[in-house]
Amino acid sequence: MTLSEENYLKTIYHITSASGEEVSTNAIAEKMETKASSVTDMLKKLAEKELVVYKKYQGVSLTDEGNLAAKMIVRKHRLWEVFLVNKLQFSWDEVHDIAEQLEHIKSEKLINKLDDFLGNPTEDPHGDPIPDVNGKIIKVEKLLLSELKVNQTGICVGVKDSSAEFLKYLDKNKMALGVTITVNSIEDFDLSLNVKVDGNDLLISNKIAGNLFVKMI
Amino acid sequence: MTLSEENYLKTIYHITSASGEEVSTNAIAEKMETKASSVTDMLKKLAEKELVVYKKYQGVSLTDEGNLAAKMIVRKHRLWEVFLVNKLQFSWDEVHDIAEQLEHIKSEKLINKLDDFLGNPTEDPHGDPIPDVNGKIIKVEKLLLSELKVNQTGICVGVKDSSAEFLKYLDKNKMALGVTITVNSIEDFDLSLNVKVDGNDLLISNKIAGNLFVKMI
DNA sequence: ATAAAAATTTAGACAAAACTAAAAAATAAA
DNA sequence: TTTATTTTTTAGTTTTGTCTAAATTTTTAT
Repeated sequence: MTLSEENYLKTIYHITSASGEEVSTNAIAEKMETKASSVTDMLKKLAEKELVVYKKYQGVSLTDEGNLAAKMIVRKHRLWEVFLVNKLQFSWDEVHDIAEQLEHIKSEKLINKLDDFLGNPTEDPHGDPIPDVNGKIIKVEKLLLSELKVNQTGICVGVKDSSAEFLKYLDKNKMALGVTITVNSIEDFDLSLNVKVDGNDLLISNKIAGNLFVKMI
Repeated sequence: MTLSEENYLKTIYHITSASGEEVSTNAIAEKMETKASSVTDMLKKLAEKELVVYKKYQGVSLTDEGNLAAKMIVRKHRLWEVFLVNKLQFSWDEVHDIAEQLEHIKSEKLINKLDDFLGNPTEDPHGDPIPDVNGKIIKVEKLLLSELKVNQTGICVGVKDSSAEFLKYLDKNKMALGVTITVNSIEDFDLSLNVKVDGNDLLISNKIAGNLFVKMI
């Protein structure tokens, strides 16, 4: 499988696992910052290899084989992110681009040894689940901080947006995976939240709250 | 720099650092298992980028910039090999192909953090020197086991041929970096050697001895 | 229901990196 | 020194993945 094919599969996987439906050509083109015509070409190629089900003008979805292949790429990406953060002391906002390269290294043995070396983690530094060697994913019950009601408390278990900008904002405000967040109040006007993060009061926008996953306690 | 460009630079580096002279088109083609015409194309491209000095029909050599670039690739290759062997418990005959992929990952920060994580090693698992962040290489005084005379003793510090076959042969015969080797006798007929390896007698061919580096003590 | 707009595909072109076959230059041999 | 051989380069293709522009299909709006 070529680098380009892997990137397409991964993109289709990420879009479908969010929505569940068929993915449109344009959705793929937008996410990959490429042209729709290029996407069409690649979809034909992937369909030929039976990695996706593709019908002209109807969108695309992954076959079982394509789904597993995509999961293996995601597995590699997330394991390498754990390596970068836990072993090489990168911060969580620096690892995405490097993992984007490392995820294409081809060696079953390497990734399984890396998995063991890291202690078989089930989540990456952003709280996203790491598929195991068979593609199995442990789903953690979680909801968005913006879904909490006043006086409810949760533990931060992940981020929806894992862009460097958002992650740096969180660092700056002492938010990280594992912190305890309580909703003190919600402003009617803009739905901004007054929260307590590990004991300290903080005012955050609804947009911020909509990108933080918490587990209720 | 593309993957292909990096591979050409590395090959030119390896050939020149052995011989010192200009490298011929054919020599590159042979080492890379490609056609001479492909090499010519690439040499023009590398010359255009001032990474090599290339004159038609006259062979090629690296510019200072090309030499440094090549060393950085070698640095990455060897550091990743150390990682694979020391941290992931790969054996020394398994790491070459994986390092061949990892050496192309682009991130200064990654490789320098990896260097620190590994304790700034100066040699890879085969005894080859690892260029530092500036490209500086620590040369170790070493000679081939086949150059030793009867009754001389050395410590094994490297291999010339690092193919999996040779390395497995060494494993099988309990030879590894660090073992002490004494030449008991040399057979006139075929120049095979009767040696003592960490106390045990062993008969090895001249070809084997010609691929083992030792440091005299 | 038909026209307008948006999405998608097709057709044709391009760049990178490889190849084959033929031409040209350099080297070796007679 | 001329011929033969080897090495190297050139010219022309191929494949992969991309692009633009035009054509087609689907969706939306009137």
